[in-house]
Amino acid sequence: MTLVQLRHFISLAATGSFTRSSELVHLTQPAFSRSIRALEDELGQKLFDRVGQRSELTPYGHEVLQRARALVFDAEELMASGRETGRAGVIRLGMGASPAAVLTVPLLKTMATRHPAIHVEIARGSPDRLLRALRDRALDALVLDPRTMPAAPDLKVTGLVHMRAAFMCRPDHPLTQRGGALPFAALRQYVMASTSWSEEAGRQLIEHYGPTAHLDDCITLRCDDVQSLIEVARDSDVLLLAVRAAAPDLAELPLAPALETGGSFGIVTLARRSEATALDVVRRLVEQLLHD
Amino acid sequence: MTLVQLRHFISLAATGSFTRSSELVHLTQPAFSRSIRALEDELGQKLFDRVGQRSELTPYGHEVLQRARALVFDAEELMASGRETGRAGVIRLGMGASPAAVLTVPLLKTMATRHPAIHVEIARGSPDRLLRALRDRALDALVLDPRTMPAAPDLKVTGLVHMRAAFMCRPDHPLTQRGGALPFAALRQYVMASTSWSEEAGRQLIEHYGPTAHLDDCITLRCDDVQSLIEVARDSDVLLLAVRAAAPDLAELPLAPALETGGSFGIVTLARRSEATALDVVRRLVEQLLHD
DNA sequence: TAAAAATACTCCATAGGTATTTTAT
DNA sequence: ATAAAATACCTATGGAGTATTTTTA
Repeated sequence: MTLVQLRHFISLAATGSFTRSSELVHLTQPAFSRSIRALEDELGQKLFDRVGQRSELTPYGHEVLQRARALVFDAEELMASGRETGRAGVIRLGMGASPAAVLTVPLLKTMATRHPAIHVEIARGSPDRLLRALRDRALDALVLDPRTMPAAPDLKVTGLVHMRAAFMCRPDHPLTQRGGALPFAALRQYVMASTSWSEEAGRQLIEHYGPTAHLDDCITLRCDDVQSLIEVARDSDVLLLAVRAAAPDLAELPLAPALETGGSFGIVTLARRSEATALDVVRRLVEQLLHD
Repeated sequence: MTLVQLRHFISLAATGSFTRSSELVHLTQPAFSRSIRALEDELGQKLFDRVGQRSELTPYGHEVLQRARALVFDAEELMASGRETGRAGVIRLGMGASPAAVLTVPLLKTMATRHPAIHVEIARGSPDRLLRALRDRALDALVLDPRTMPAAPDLKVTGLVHMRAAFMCRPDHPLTQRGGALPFAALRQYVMASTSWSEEAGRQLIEHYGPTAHLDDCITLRCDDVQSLIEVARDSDVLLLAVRAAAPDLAELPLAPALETGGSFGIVTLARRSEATALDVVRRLVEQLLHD
């Protein structure tokens, strides 16, 4: 049984004429006849009653017609799936804490409106957990700071975007009352919170503000979920070190010298593995959203 | 795209090895390789990442796998449908009034328990309405008295069974008080009810009981639904002329001379048309039920 | 270097075409 | 008598085999 035979069968059921259908499927009448015959032989049942001029479905043929229609329809849908690639399918994204804070909501919104045919799944977690999921093919791509994970030859990073970080606090925080830039020491009087931060960024901090700025010492509250930290900062005197765009509601603390570190976010996929077809769309979207 | 290619694809997705799968589907490795390649070419997307030893599904390949599995499963179910013919499918039966009264309930019960895979639809109606439905292919077969319909060359009658008819009344009817056989005139004092009766049966009545036994004159209540007539007879003095087995609760009136007419029921199908595959089962069942 | 997959080629089975017969109206 | 489907026979394309090369772990 072949899909071609089923298409012939469906056509004959529609026209009731071997000759007419043979033309419709661009075959000679004998070839068409044999195609139908072959299907009937394989099924072991007559599909049509050859009653002179017209050929009519047998009751069994009627049953087969239902299934054949469904089968051919599904097959054609499958063949079409190759062409409409990127505008449909599933994309399973893993997100680091900072990108998740900035991206999750606008990404989901945009995908829902502009690409409703693409199913999006977003998983959060620590870089190593996400990485394991990526290698197990449980995720198609990650959005995170590549510096927070060990470099590996089986990974590929694309669409790198830099985002400025800042120390932030609630708008009516005591530190905001002082005019002008603050020394780093002024900040150290308060409890500091942050997500995991790359070693490279940590080194920059020490270069700028001296050994007392070592992250492990400064950061009292460490949590992978930026949203939670933001809430804490909003309701207390806690200072938050994070990507500026992640918490637009908080006030930014001006430092002297200015903080020059930041988050570097990219899309991480497995090298030498094909990309999820919908990933192009997501990549463009991520670059656009992170630039804004 | 062919079903064979999809089967190859499914196998490769399972084993991850061209060589191993080529053996499983009884093909040489190059032939198998080409089959996969052809599918990838037609879909316009890679399905596997050839990563050295192992071949792994691309994200797109993963999507295709779901659909391919469903497709091949459906196709195999369709191919199997030819073999399990008679034990599955749909049978749409039309029934005359008398056969319906005797058959409907036991037929449905037996089909439900012994052939749960066969969908049964039963339609009642007058012979000419059923006949029209049969010719329109809205029904697969009729069970009725062939004498109630005009003989036609496009019809075929099989499984003819004769069922004795009788005049019946409620058990405590005045007529049952008299001992012994009754003359036909005794019956004529009461209102008589019946379904449509064949002309042949009517002639027999006149032969036995004289011109006063003409059906059109005797039968005051005529209705296609025997069940309704039985209820009427049960609650009144009305006499019912019907197949004896249709109303076992009613008392039979002994006549002198004895009533020798009856119903002759057969399965009517279109000649030169294939039968519904499940009709064999139904035919055997009908013969058995009508004999009991 | 050893395995697995891809290429290159050859061949044949089968789907399709042409000519004709059979069947049914 | 005519139109339609089946049959007989022939052809050719595409799928399958063998031998070999390329790739990668």
